[in-house]
Amino acid sequence: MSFQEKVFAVVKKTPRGQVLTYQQVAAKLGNVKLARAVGNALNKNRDSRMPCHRVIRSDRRVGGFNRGPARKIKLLKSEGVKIKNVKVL
DNA sequence: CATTTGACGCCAA
DNA sequence: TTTGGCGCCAAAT
Repeated sequence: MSFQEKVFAVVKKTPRGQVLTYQQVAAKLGNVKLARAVGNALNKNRDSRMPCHRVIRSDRRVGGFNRGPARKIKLLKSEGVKIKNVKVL
Protein backbone atom coordinates (compact mmCIF):
# COMPACT_ATOMS: atom_id res chain seq x y z
CA MET A 1 0.00 0.00 0.00
CA SER A 2 1.53 3.22 -1.08
CA PHE A 3 1.67 6.29 1.04
CA GLN A 4 -1.01 8.03 -0.91
CA GLU A 5 -3.34 5.07 -0.60
CA LYS A 6 -3.06 5.30 3.15
CA VAL A 7 -3.86 8.97 3.05
CA PHE A 8 -6.74 8.21 0.79
CA ALA A 9 -8.11 5.62 3.22
CA VAL A 10 -7.90 7.91 6.22
CA VAL A 11 -9.57 10.80 4.48
CA LYS A 12 -12.32 8.60 3.16
CA LYS A 13 -13.12 7.63 6.72
CA THR A 14 -13.73 11.21 7.67
CA PRO A 15 -17.38 11.57 8.63
CA ARG A 16 -19.42 14.26 7.05
CA GLY A 17 -19.28 17.50 8.97
CA GLN A 18 -15.96 16.63 10.49
CA VAL A 19 -12.55 17.89 9.54
CA LEU A 20 -9.09 16.46 9.88
CA THR A 21 -5.79 18.26 9.92
CA TYR A 22 -2.93 17.25 7.72
CA GLN A 23 -1.03 16.72 10.90
CA GLN A 24 -3.66 14.38 12.25
CA VAL A 25 -3.64 12.33 9.10
CA ALA A 26 0.12 12.22 9.18
CA ALA A 27 0.01 11.00 12.75
CA LYS A 28 -2.22 8.15 11.71
CA LEU A 29 0.29 7.17 9.12
CA GLY A 30 2.89 6.97 11.82
CA ASN A 31 4.71 10.27 11.81
CA VAL A 32 3.47 13.79 12.34
CA LYS A 33 6.10 15.22 10.07
CA LEU A 34 4.44 13.54 7.16
CA ALA A 35 1.96 16.41 7.10
CA ARG A 36 3.61 17.87 4.07
CA ALA A 37 3.69 14.65 2.18
CA VAL A 38 0.03 14.19 3.02
CA GLY A 39 -0.93 17.40 1.31
CA ASN A 40 1.28 16.44 -1.55
CA ALA A 41 -0.43 13.09 -1.93
CA LEU A 42 -3.89 14.63 -1.99
CA ASN A 43 -2.74 17.17 -4.49
CA LYS A 44 -1.46 14.53 -6.83
CA ASN A 45 -4.26 12.08 -6.48
CA ARG A 46 -7.20 14.40 -6.39
CA ASP A 47 -9.69 11.58 -6.40
CA SER A 48 -13.23 12.79 -6.92
CA ARG A 49 -14.53 10.48 -4.21
CA MET A 50 -11.97 11.81 -1.81
CA PRO A 51 -13.31 14.52 0.48
CA CYS A 52 -10.05 16.37 0.47
CA HIS A 53 -11.90 19.50 1.49
CA ARG A 54 -12.29 18.01 4.94
CA VAL A 55 -8.59 18.17 5.45
CA ILE A 56 -7.35 21.38 6.95
CA ARG A 57 -4.23 22.80 8.53
CA SER A 58 -3.39 22.34 12.16
CA ASP A 59 -3.76 26.05 12.85
CA ARG A 60 -7.33 25.62 11.65
CA ARG A 61 -6.93 27.55 8.49
CA VAL A 62 -8.45 25.93 5.45
CA GLY A 63 -5.08 25.51 3.90
CA GLY A 64 -4.41 24.59 0.34
CA PHE A 65 -7.14 24.01 -2.16
CA ASN A 66 -7.96 24.33 -5.76
CA ARG A 67 -8.78 27.80 -6.99
CA GLY A 68 -8.84 29.75 -3.77
CA PRO A 69 -10.51 29.07 -0.42
CA ALA A 70 -14.01 29.67 -1.75
CA ARG A 71 -14.47 26.21 -3.18
CA LYS A 72 -13.31 24.35 -0.11
CA ILE A 73 -15.05 26.63 2.32
CA LYS A 74 -18.28 26.25 0.49
CA LEU A 75 -18.13 22.49 0.62
CA LEU A 76 -17.27 22.51 4.29
CA LYS A 77 -20.11 24.85 5.08
CA SER A 78 -22.43 22.53 3.22
CA GLU A 79 -21.45 19.80 5.61
CA GLY A 80 -22.15 21.82 8.68
CA VAL A 81 -18.65 23.08 9.30
CA LYS A 82 -18.61 26.73 10.10
CA ILE A 83 -15.89 28.96 8.90
CA LYS A 84 -14.79 32.37 10.01
CA ASN A 85 -12.98 33.88 7.09
CA VAL A 86 -10.21 31.38 6.53
CA LYS A 87 -10.57 29.81 9.96
CA VAL A 88 -12.43 26.60 10.61
CA LEU A 89 -14.44 26.33 13.78
C1' DC B 1 20.65 9.01 -9.11
C1' DA B 2 20.31 14.34 -7.64
C1' DT B 3 17.12 18.11 -7.32
C1' DT B 4 13.01 20.43 -7.04
C1' DT B 5 8.27 20.99 -5.65
C1' DG B 6 4.33 21.59 -2.47
C1' DA B 7 -2.81 21.40 -0.38
C1' DC B 8 2.43 21.60 6.16
C1' DG B 9 4.10 23.10 10.96
C1' DC B 10 6.69 25.54 14.24
C1' DC B 11 9.57 29.17 16.06
C1' DA B 12 12.16 33.48 16.02
C1' DA B 13 12.25 38.34 14.59
C1' DT C 1 0.05 40.06 14.06
C1' DT C 2 2.71 39.24 10.01
C1' DT C 3 7.00 37.54 7.79
C1' DG C 4 10.66 34.67 6.94
C1' DG C 5 13.35 30.72 7.48
C1' DC C 6 14.11 25.91 8.55
C1' DG C 7 12.89 20.91 8.93
C1' DC C 8 10.53 17.04 7.21
C1' DC C 9 8.69 13.70 3.69
C1' DA C 10 6.83 11.55 -0.68
C1' DA C 11 6.49 12.02 -5.52
C1' DA C 12 7.63 14.24 -9.73
C1' DT C 13 11.38 16.04 -12.74
